[in-house]
Amino acid sequence: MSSTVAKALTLLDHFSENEPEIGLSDLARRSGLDKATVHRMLSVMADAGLVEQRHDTKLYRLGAGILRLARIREKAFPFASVLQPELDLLAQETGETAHASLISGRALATVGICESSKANRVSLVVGEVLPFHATASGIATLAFGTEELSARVLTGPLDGKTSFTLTDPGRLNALIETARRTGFGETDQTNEIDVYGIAAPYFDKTGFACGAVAVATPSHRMTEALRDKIVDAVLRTAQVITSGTGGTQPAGYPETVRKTLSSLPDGSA
Amino acid sequence: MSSTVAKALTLLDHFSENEPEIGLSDLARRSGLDKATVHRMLSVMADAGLVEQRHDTKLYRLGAGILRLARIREKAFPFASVLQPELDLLAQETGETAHASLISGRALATVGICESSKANRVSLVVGEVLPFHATASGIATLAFGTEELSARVLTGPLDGKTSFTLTDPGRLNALIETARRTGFGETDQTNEIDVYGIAAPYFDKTGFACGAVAVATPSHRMTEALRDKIVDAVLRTAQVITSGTGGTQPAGYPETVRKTLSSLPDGSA
DNA sequence: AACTACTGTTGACAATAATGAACCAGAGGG
DNA sequence: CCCTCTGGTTCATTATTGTCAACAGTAGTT
Repeated sequence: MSSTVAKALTLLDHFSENEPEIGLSDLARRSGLDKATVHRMLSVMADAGLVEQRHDTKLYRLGAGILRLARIREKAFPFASVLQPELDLLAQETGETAHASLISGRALATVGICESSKANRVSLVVGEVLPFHATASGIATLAFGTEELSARVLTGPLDGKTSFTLTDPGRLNALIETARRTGFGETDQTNEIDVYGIAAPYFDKTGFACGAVAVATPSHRMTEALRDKIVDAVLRTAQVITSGTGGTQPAGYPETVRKTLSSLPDGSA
Repeated sequence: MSSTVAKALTLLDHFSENEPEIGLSDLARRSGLDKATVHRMLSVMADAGLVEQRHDTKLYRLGAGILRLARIREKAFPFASVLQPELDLLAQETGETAHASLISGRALATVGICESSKANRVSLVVGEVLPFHATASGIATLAFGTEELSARVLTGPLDGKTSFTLTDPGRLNALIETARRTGFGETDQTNEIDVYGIAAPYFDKTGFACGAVAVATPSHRMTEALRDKIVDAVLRTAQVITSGTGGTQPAGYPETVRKTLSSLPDGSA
């Protein structure tokens, strides 16, 4: 059940902004694999350019081949580039940290960030992978993604990231249903303590969500007014991104949102 | 000698700017692997986010995980970002197409391009991999790279890309030696017909070349004067990139270059 | 200097995971 | 209706892989 390529590729996940270079033994320890195994894997990945080894410290880091592949993808399907300006705008408009992500395997990959200019802000590490079930972006994406995706997530393991994380498939599905009605995902401290997230999905050409744009604020700062402002801005940004990347909204999406939105402040139909 | 991960990763090389989406059977044919094998590999790579499958056409393409990894690398070791402005400047200054590459496994990965504004110009495909032995960038990199790198290239296969390609290790080594003296690499139509290349290496922290910046011009347009101008500009750009990316030039590099350069136009010592 | 505790690297054998031919189901085309 | 594509799946065979041990080099300590 554990293919060797899968094991090799999980090695890449141990590299992060905070830890861009890792030694062989260290990497073996974390991945739970044998030193020799990791060594062989890294060698062939270095050969392919996915990683590279500094010849002085012997440490490994992500390689130049990744940049090359990213350029190819970005040239063929521009996303990060068309996304960033909208993200900057969203952050400025709301005064809070904005970020965007895309479905990447069994999780969300953060592909764009613009941090708030406030001193007290939510700070995100570049390239972090976000679990579907514990983030507003994940909920928003699941709500409007393919049936197969949500099924896979709901049947998979639901790690408790904080004490607020929904680890029960039933309750998680209820939250997804809510998002499906309102048009956006909303979570409070389910992934990290004191972080409140509001996210709206954007769509690919087939009308399924391929990711979400979100605004993250310190939980204690969240008010009814700020929430409404963010929901509005996030939904608008998502729509811009959808059309900007050649996606199409599914039938009835904007209408549903509008209706639900207008009912939010006072609860009237 | 053929590890499964290596085979899996070579699948990624079939994606290009011109062909960003590939079907299963097609990919199996090109890679020479079995359909079932390719399918399994793509499945696990999709799971890791390296590739993704469109649910309508079933075609595969490079995934969002690549963008994520690229962001991590770029955040930790900014290269493409610091490189691009210099590249733009170089292209404008010389009036020809400029590009930059980094060592990526057994080849060079193109990580930056700025095309000439002239109608008749050298056009490059994004994300192309450049063979060391057939490009000016490769020669420049080999000349100032680690001994181990040039040894690996010289003992490896030397495919004839054009009729001008040096496929003999001895003659190739002579060309590298020349570059080691002059400080830059120079090739004429060794990789593509009617393309003349001049490249200068930039260095990492340890003083070894980690890539090269190059200017490519239509061969017939090359003159003595243009050549001198390009050599000068390329060398200067490379130095800027070296220092801009935290690299250090090896002892004696600039001096050697200066001396050789001044001897170029008229041949005096 | 010797000892320790690391590191990255290499080799050999047992065990596991990859392989590839055959097969299924569906979509077009003639 | 047949033929030929496509993506996807199954399963016995076999080769690749994981494991473990030993090796070499380095840094810190006694």
